[in-house]
Amino acid sequence: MIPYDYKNIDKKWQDKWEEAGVFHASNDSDKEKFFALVEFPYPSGQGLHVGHPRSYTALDIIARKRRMQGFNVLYPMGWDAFGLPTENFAIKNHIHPEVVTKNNIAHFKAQLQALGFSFDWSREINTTDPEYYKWTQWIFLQLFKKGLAYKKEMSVNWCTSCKCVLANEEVVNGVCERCGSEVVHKVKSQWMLKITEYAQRLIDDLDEVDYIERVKTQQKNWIGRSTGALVTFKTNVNHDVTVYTTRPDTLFGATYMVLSPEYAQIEEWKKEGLIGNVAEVEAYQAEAARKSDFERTEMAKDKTGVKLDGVRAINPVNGEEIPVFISDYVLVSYGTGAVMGVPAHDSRDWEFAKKFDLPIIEVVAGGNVQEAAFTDVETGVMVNSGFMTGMSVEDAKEAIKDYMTEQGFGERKVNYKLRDWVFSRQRYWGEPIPIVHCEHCGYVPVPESELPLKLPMVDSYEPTDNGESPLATIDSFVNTTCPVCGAPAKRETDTMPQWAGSSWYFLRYADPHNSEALASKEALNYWTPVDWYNGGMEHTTLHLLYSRFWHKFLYDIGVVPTKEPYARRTSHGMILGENGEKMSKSRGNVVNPDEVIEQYGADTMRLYEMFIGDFEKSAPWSTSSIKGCKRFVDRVWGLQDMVNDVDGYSPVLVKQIHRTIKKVTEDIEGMKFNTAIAAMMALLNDIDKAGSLSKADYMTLIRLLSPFAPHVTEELWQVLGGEGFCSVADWPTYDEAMCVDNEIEVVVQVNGKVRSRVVVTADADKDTLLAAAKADEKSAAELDGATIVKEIVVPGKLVNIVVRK
RNA sequence: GCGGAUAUGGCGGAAUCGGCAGACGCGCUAGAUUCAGGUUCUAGUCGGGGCAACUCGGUGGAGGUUCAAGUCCUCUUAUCCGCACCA
Repeated sequence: MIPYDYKNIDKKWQDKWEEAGVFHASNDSDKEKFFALVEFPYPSGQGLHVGHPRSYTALDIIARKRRMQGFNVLYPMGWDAFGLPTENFAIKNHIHPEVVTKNNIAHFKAQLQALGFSFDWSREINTTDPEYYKWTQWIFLQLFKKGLAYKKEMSVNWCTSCKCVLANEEVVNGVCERCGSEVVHKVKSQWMLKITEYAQRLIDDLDEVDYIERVKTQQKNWIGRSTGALVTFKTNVNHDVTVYTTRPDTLFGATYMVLSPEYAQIEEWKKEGLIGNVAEVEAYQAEAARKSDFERTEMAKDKTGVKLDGVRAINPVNGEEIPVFISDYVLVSYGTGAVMGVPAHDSRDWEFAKKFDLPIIEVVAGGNVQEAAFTDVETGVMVNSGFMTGMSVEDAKEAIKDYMTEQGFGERKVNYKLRDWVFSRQRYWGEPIPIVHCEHCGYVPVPESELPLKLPMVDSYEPTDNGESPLATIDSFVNTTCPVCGAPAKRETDTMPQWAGSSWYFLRYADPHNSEALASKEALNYWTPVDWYNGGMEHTTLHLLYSRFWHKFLYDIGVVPTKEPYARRTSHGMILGENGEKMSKSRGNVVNPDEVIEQYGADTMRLYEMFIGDFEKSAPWSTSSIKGCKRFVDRVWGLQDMVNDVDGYSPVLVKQIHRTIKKVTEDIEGMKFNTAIAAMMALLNDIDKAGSLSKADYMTLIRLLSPFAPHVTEELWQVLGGEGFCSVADWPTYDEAMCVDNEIEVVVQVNGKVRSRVVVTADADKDTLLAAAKADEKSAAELDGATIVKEIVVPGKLVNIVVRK
């Protein structure tokens, strides 16, 4: 036996697979298709993180197993390469982002290839490739044409020192991450996408897909459907204020009203001189504007606010005049930007009322509202509520909605927390938004024939100091003519967010080189939906929701054949540093995958990534634990010296082999990779005990192990004279009858405590079991002189005899 | 504050349905192999008691349901993740 030389073996088979195109998917095959997908990486300058291979290895194992089971498998990879870090690196080092991206991709690709993933590299995609983003732009134009893209004044984070727009991520504790200066809100006209139009469908269609439950829950909570009512309050100043509430039943308990500091009518009131304390109000508004969203939503903080002197609202059910406040806990972006304050039955309102000494009127009995807000809607009974008094909360909700509709001061309303998607970025390294602004024709789409609208290659892509995109300084890009009227016009200079390219990338894999369409109808019909998509929980509410939204839109306009993009979604846990904390450069606990591969080889790295723990949970890296996986690979290699000349499976191992096939086959489907590996280790221990194994035993173990450790098994397959590539050899099958024992050990309990064990035939019935249990010496001793109260017999498991002594 | 999770030996974890807690691996201990270190092999390894057979206790904490609870229910504590105070 020659020694196990993983360095040569890894490289040898990676080359051979590529040469033979073993993992190339066919768009024209009689086999059943299987589309496995992992989130394509952002090729950062740091290179691959040991977290990346966890997801990639997991789906590689599934993809490889499916190939061995005879499926036509598509397992693709690409690069989500637009984005901030590359741009910032480029600016700092004076290297063009395109060059940075190219280098980073080359590094990433080499690292991925060193792990032997069965990606179909002939379908590699890159979101920054004009041939790719042509179609990202095309989708945007379709959204625009259907009225789903629109412009809106939105606030952006503005660093007062860098004089540029910051991403939320760049704002740390209210100051600029880079320079530490104050960050303020600045209003800018931005492109928005109407994802809210799809809110209900994004909830409803979750019933049709197989996502792990916490992903569904998180998406539903993020979309946040609530049913309530719009209630209009007249005011003493002749402008009605409409509030949204989910508790219209508590209307009689409304003792004040709160507007968001940005509430538009306030400006009118100020102009009209209706507000007595303008200076105080403006100071508060300015303070609120300075606060980052993070600060404003800091929950532990004290309630703050300012009363609008001179403005009072009139409660429509009882005609009471109530004071009107502004406070930053009310957000202009949710509901109507105005709420009614019911301190007795909402804890935030209660705190606010205590602080400003406002009356607390109980309208639902069941608590002590002077001590705390009573918010239980299940048991409460209405009091002090006119015609609703005596009703349950549930009935009152309906009664008041009917009443307000009848009286014309309110209506039923379904609301969503979900907000429209801000689609503009004042940045260089993104897809240009293909819109021209013409003074005569307004916003006009760039003709589809002119796509891709390429990002101009320039030397300077630094942020401008007026908050415009760097593209705004490039006259040759900005100045154009209107596609409709031909008059001089200006191009949109904002670019798209990184999320754009990743919202449809999986479709491109079906037909990556198509220049006529984002992918051909045939290819999409064949490959979509994605059968299995694995990714991180951190993408649950942004990427996953955005791509579902785009997919539904593409379905609506007849581009894709399915309502949902992904049939199944699973999620992996994070790999933490050895100290149990998140891996990061600043913590100094980053593990470099290159070093692991260098020291142990790709197969050991892959095995360890899967053996590290429960796939769905986070797990700390352990350098010493990797050794266990290396030993396992070494021992499998060493079996070469133990091969006997038995024909077929060895009689002493045959049951164990069938059981292991079953276990590994099932565990891979359940993503229980750690226990699948444990089962193979246990089989190896049995083989060691047996002292020798047959070639058939060996070749079955190798095929089971192949998806996990493809290189060493491919080499062993060749050594043992297997036909073709092990990577596409037939997946072993098992015989259920061979997985069960003829005789089993059954536990005998007395009063729930294990007292003995008896060996019986596997199919022994209850009476036989009970008789055997009672006949057993040890249990008989326990039963001696006691009264049997109850006898429980679970065939195949145990006998429990309950006695009284 | 809201939402979502998690808690099992020294460590990572295992335990279809409520049915033998601790599979598998790391580490550790002892022994063998080796010039030595590493490697490899053998045995042991949840805690208390016992030479042992065995026995008592044990899955963050407190209750409960059950013949039987890591698993179900109620309360509670700690930790992690997300967040847009969602009215």
